[in-house]
Amino acid sequence: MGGWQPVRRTRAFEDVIAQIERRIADDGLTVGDRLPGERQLAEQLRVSRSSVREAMRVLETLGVVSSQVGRGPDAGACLISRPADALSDLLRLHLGLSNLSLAEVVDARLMIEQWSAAHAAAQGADLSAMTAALERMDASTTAEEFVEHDTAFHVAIAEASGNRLTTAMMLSLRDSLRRYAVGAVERLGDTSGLMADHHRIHRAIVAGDAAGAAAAVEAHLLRAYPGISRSPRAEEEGPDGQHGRLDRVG
Amino acid sequence: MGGWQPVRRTRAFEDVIAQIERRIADDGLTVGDRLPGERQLAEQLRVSRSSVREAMRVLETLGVVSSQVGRGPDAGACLISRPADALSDLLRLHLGLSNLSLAEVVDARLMIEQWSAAHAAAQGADLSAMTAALERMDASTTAEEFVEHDTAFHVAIAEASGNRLTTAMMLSLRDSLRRYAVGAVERLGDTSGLMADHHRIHRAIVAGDAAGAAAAVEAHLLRAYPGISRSPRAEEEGPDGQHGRLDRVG
DNA sequence: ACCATAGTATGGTCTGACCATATTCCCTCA
DNA sequence: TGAGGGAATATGGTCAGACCATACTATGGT
Repeated sequence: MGGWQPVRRTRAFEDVIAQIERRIADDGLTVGDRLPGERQLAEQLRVSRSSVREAMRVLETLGVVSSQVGRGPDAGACLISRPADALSDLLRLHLGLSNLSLAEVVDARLMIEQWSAAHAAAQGADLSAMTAALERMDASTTAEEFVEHDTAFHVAIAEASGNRLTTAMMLSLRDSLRRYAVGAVERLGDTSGLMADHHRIHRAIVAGDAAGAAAAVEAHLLRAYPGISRSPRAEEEGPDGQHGRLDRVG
Repeated sequence: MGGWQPVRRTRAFEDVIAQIERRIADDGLTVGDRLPGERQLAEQLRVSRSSVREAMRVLETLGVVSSQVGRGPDAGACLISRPADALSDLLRLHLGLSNLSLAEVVDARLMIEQWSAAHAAAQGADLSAMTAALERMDASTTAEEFVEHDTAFHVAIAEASGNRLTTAMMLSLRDSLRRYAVGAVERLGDTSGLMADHHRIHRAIVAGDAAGAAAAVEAHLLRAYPGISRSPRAEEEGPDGQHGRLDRVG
């Protein structure tokens, strides 16, 4: 007698999520639309308010709903779309669990940033945000301040690529690496090398030189995180394809 | 009278998460370790069990804890690390909200897959999983079956890159695109072109040809998703850097 | 017309109970 | 002595009901 299937009870809050997701798909709900109140939802779905609340916590964690207390048109649960927040939490926790190494995160950042810079160069996007961030970086006095505008510069590159998914990934990767970035800047002491990299990246993007932008990004990250692997696409630099690991992280 | 700060009460479940995260960092908790029971945790943290449960739902959503009912050494909450599951939920929901386009997801997949293939080629990883998936694809009879082994092939490429973060991204991207992949295979009817691409990718990786592997991946995705943008790194193909969009998605 | 107050709907929190599940313990019986 | 089977128990899952803080809304008095 085959055909057995694991019991796999679906929990109440999972049903709630599934039904909300189904209404998003069927009714075409989108960002800005509001969900019924927790009590009303509980009654309609025949579950307890606790289960509705657990579903809300999940959806909030995934960056698709936001809840406001009080009363009025702005109160209650509202559909949003903030994938970067969820990604940041994800990376932070898995880094803390030591199940992702800093080298893997930096490698991923290099991948995304090269791709973004190349795309931004190839399609001539709006570069005012990048330029403004460059100027603010020059005027910075502390490492924290520098890193803040440095982040803005690199995020501007990601946004210039026109892809919201890779931009969200970039945002959350930067967020996870912020503490290391500050340490790296303080360790270097002098930011002139980093700024030279930035201007080289900026020039390449302005000139529409995709390959040059990618190369500049790689040189920049290599300076900020010495010991990290190179992109194997740059095969002219040699056959050494060893997957490098950070030798200094603090 | 300045110095006011927004009230921003932190909710109870957020405190619970913060304290669990702090214990992960301080006590060096890692995958496989167990958390106290919900009742015990509630008592220790002086919050209600509901708040502890909401925190658990969040951590479960982020792929860092897993709960088992019953009694014994396997019961209770256990630390895990499954970022891919969380990423899949994230992509699925944000795609449903129409706040991410299919083109953005496919672009991101092209980025990760080119990077993975290039890395895999450059560092000569274990290729048995890729080879096995290729053989199974050849033996497939239905589109679903083909896509299943096709996924295994592409995930094997990601794993061969040696980066768990990009592998998790690849897994979740494939998961989100599964329905479209099946449709694309059925639309094409003939899978010989796709298989030729696969063998070309495989040959390039085996030969350690990073640039060739990246080019083969791009050609493959271009065939599977016609109308998607090319990588601007391939500048020898022409100055057209237009960010292409899918013209057929069903 | 304006402002203060009561009303009310919202999410946030807590308590306590009960259920289903799965292990552990221990007693009974062969 | 061993094995089988039920009771005890600890776990997460669910529910009901209450109370609080918040923030808008309606009402009434000035």
